[in-house]
Amino acid sequence: MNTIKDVAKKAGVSPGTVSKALLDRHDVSNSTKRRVKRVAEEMGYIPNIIARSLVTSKTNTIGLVTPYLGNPALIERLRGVQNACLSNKYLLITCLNEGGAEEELSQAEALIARKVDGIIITPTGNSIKLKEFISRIEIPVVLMSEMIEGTGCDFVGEDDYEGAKTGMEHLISLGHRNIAYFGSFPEIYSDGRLAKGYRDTLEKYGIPYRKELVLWGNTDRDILEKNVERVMNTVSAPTAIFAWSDIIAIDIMSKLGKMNINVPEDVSIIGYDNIDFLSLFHIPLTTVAQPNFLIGQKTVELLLECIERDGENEPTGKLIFRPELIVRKSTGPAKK
Amino acid sequence: MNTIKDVAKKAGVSPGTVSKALLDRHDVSNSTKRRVKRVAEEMGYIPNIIARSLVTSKTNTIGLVTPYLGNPALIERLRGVQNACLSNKYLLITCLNEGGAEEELSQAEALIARKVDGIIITPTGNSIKLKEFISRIEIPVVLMSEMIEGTGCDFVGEDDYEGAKTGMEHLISLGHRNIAYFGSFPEIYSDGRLAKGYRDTLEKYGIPYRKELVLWGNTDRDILEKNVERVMNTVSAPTAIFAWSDIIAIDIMSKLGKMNINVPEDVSIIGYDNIDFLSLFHIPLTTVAQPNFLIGQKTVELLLECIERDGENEPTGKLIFRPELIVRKSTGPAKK
DNA sequence: CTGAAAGCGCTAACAG
DNA sequence: CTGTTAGCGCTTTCAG
Repeated sequence: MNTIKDVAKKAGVSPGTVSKALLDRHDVSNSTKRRVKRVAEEMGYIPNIIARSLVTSKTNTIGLVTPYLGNPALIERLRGVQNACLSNKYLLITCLNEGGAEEELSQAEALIARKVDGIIITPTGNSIKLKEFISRIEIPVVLMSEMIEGTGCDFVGEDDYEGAKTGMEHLISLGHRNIAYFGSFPEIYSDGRLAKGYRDTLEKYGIPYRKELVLWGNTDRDILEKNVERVMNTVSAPTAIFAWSDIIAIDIMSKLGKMNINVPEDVSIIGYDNIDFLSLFHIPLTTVAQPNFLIGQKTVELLLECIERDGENEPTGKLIFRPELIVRKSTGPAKK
Repeated sequence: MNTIKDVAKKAGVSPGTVSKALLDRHDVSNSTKRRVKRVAEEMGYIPNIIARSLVTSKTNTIGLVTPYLGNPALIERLRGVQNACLSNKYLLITCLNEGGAEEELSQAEALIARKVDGIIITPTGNSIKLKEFISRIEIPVVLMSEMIEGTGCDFVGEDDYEGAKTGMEHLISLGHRNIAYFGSFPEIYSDGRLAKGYRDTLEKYGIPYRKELVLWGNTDRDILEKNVERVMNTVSAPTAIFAWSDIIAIDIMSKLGKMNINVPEDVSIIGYDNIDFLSLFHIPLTTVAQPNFLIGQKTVELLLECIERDGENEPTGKLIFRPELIVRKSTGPAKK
């Protein structure tokens, strides 16, 4: 592999000059700049950024710790992140994980060891250890879409509490009173917020909260199917279901289909995420949309701001987007 | 940020000893090892891998250059890659791109500048510049799923020609003779191979190839809709459609639905990828499946082998998986 | 404008 | 077993 020395030798100048020439410093004559650049190009020289960053203590790299992308909404977010990195000339190191504090912690640590300039984390786990670790990280950190309270980190995401309210009010306005909630895990921040919004909205409209209508673990299809069976066989079965994600919503619809229960005639379903091609389903899904791409972009922008001002003053920033209801065909008036 | 010197001072030993202790070298007494590790832990010391790799010329990092994940099949592959990296203690740097040789080249370059130990590329572009660049890369490179001929790189992927044949023979066995092909871009390797398989299989069964039945650009929904309209209005309209991806297939189905054309009674449709939840569609999609997760894993394993043997002997490896036909409800006998 | 020298944080080789 | 030294490839003073 060519180093700066090799280029220097071929160009007949010192390594220091090569460095300056390649970085377009103004204290190098144009003629040497041109010569050095030509030689470097010819040799296929690629500067060793690792070595550079050891002296500049800047890697122009940011890290992302995010759960696996089973959910297309996460991909849109990732796209937004990648897009903003690209236009700001930062390299992105994406660490996918299966969720959980332990893996998240070890990935964040690996990133710090590689001296990324900043980190974006979408935490799905919430151990004390992770929380303390995040609080202590010396480089800028922004949490995206999922939150851990009390870390003092910046945050960019959507208002899930509001999202739940929007969706619930849609159902209630259609006359539904028996509404079930299908979540993943209550420990996941957004899921907790959604569930809270679900409950509070019921209360607001004087509808009693029935805990047997709140079901968890629905990212596993087997569990989901059992949950559907169970809930549809309770004394007063729900006439509407609110799902934590479009994927769960679609799974529920499929299961109801097998049970010969019609959507939306018998049961209304509302999802969360607005996954593009679910609008192509035979019963297009009513859902609550977030500006995922934008969230990804804005997260990076906020992070880069923090990096640029280098921890000088640190006014914690929060950027919270408002979800939007998208009514399609999977919700309708409550069955009498 | 703590350095090895700080730890050394606190532990009352030399930096060299700290390094050895933390790396668990056997020429350090157990007592100092314990002490050093305790002190490091207390200080929250995280070794600077950047600095380490400068001397070891090993980063324990591999890079991935892959197009955006609009297609869930790519995500499965990415999961496989990430999974294998994790179990081999390598960090993965994922570079997503919008496709095209230029971006791919610049991302590969960024990775090399960061001294990754090896690179996985799924090239969708194919400029001479990219090809030459890839050929010259001095670190191990494995191409995944998409190929550029003549680079001498290792390859792990699926046999798309065979995949096309399998799908086509299914349609032909159902009596179809007018079969259309809906692709993305012929420059994309897999798409070209699929189209070739489509054509050759027609020939094999003595069915004339009609170029007006081959349509491109279908990753754009508008173009796709126009293509569907056009092809369904030709003199002898197709009774079956082979799509380059499940996403395209589902878009076609949706469009046909709007045109009041029934699947599979009027037109059979077969996709490619086996995206999990399309099996939940009201007309479950017949498709051709690839072992995506496995492809991701195997790609990493092959790459790590190359890295381990450090370019000693380089028998080019190719690992090609056989696609599998999955018959569901979107294909049926040809309409008379 | 150019070159020489120091040093980023770490490991490896070699003394002791 | 431990410490000292050199050096990975680069940038950045600081002389010239």
